[in-house]
Amino acid sequence: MAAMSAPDSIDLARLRRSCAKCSLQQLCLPAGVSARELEQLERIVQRNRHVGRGERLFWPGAPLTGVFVAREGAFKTTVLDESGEEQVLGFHLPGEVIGLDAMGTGVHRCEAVALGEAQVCEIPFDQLTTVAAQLPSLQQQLMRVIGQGVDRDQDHLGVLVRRQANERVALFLHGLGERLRTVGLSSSRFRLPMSREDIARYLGLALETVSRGFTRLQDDGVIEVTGRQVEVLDPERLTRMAHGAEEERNARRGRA
Amino acid sequence: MAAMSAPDSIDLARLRRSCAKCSLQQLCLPAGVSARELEQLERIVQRNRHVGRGERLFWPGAPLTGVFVAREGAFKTTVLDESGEEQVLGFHLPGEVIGLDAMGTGVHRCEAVALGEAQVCEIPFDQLTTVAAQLPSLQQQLMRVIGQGVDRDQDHLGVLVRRQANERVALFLHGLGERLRTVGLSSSRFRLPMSREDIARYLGLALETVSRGFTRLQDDGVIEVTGRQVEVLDPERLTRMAHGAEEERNARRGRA
DNA sequence: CGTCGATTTGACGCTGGTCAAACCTTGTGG
DNA sequence: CCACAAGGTTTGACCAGCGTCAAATCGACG
Repeated sequence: MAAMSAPDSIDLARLRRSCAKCSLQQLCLPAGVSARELEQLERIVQRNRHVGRGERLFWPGAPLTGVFVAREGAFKTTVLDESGEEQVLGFHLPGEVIGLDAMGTGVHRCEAVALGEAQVCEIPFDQLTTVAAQLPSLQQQLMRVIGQGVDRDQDHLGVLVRRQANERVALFLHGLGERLRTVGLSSSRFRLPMSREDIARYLGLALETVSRGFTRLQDDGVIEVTGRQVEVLDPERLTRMAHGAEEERNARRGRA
Repeated sequence: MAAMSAPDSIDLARLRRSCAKCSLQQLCLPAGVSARELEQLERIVQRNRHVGRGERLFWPGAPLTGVFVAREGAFKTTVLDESGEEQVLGFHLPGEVIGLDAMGTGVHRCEAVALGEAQVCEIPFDQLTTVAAQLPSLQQQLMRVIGQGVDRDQDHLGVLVRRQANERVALFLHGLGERLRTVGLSSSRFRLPMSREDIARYLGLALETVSRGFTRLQDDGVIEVTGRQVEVLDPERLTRMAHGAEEERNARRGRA
């Protein structure tokens, strides 16, 4: 597919583990960037750094050094509100960019924590902008990635404004499944990387309410849950519930 | 209505009404951009287009043609959820950029509506990126503006996760005041550009709950409301309530 | 001055937050 | 390999905050 070009000296071993060979390539920053340009990008990427469970990539007040891409494992980004409660802003799966929250001020306002053992690639931000300024397609891709982040935030908003707790839970599971699929994992059988508490803090609900939501979905035969292991039995119904077709679950009262 | 662009010759009269002379300059895209570079930016800006009450700048599905900056008046951006309910994503005051939601896909996902008579400047997006690629400081400023938009979305999230309805209302009023101040208006005496319903759909509450929140704040002597006219009597108390110091309002129950 | 929409106020019931306790899962050490 | 401990998760009971329906009042604009 991509023609190989051999400009200067290329370390073959390194290339093998490179962005060009990365299974996430089409989801990650390099998507749509030509092979020639990709090489420039590769020079500044620090690949596959290991991150232990609970380890932080950055924290509030830390200066923006670089953007991270989850390579393996999952992350959450959180802020502490003034009463000291943790609020979960988002979850980040492989291929998703983390750290752009500092673009506005140059300083991070949230913290990013690994939910389990994970690996990330890091791209120094100043170098990224420098390189991007010279490579239109990378520039454009950078914009796209930023835009996707905004889209995700807005989806999150959409979930929070939706009042019914069970709808939020259904929407969360559905959305997670969709995202897992794009990473090449099963969307119908997976292990949640985050705790009920994390989910609750993401959905703006009490932990117990999330748990009850899961139980309810199970009782209705839509999913099967054992702790963090989830199996989606009726994907269609889950989709419908996530998209607001509530009357299907039980015709309790009509809605406009 | 749309002025013909004459890129080569520079009209002095036009310059007078230019970004360089604009009172919003320091809040808008040109902030931090040098005079020389500003001139380049000016060539592509279409300034001071009038927008009538209820008129839309763009709508879901419309291709990204340009970014808008509110010059005068206020806007709201909204999406329709699958049950046809309007959800308010944000309000936009003078100096704030509108339309970057389409960066991810090139297509707008929300619509932007003028809340009253308004004026906007428009910058064709492709030309903006072209020019920005050549002007590092503009490039950086663009990033900053985008980042600020993300920050605002996250603040919005912060409001929605906060469960107490009255806290949301207080936070909303406080935040609006702060933003009005940065535009050079009074933060203690203003007229709301949006309806209670818009506020409700922004805060994820019922319209009546918002109204009751206002009434409650008034009964407590924090503000004075008459329709859309608001006067903040006790800014400190409002700030404290917005920041979660709820026990001050009435010591009903202790909170952790 | 009248009409229409926006806002306020009231009454009522359900959803979901809170407190509490039981249960299950995972990891550790014997 | 099993026992124990420590979180994580589920379930139950209770009730208050807020959504819903309804009606009155207010304010803006013709």
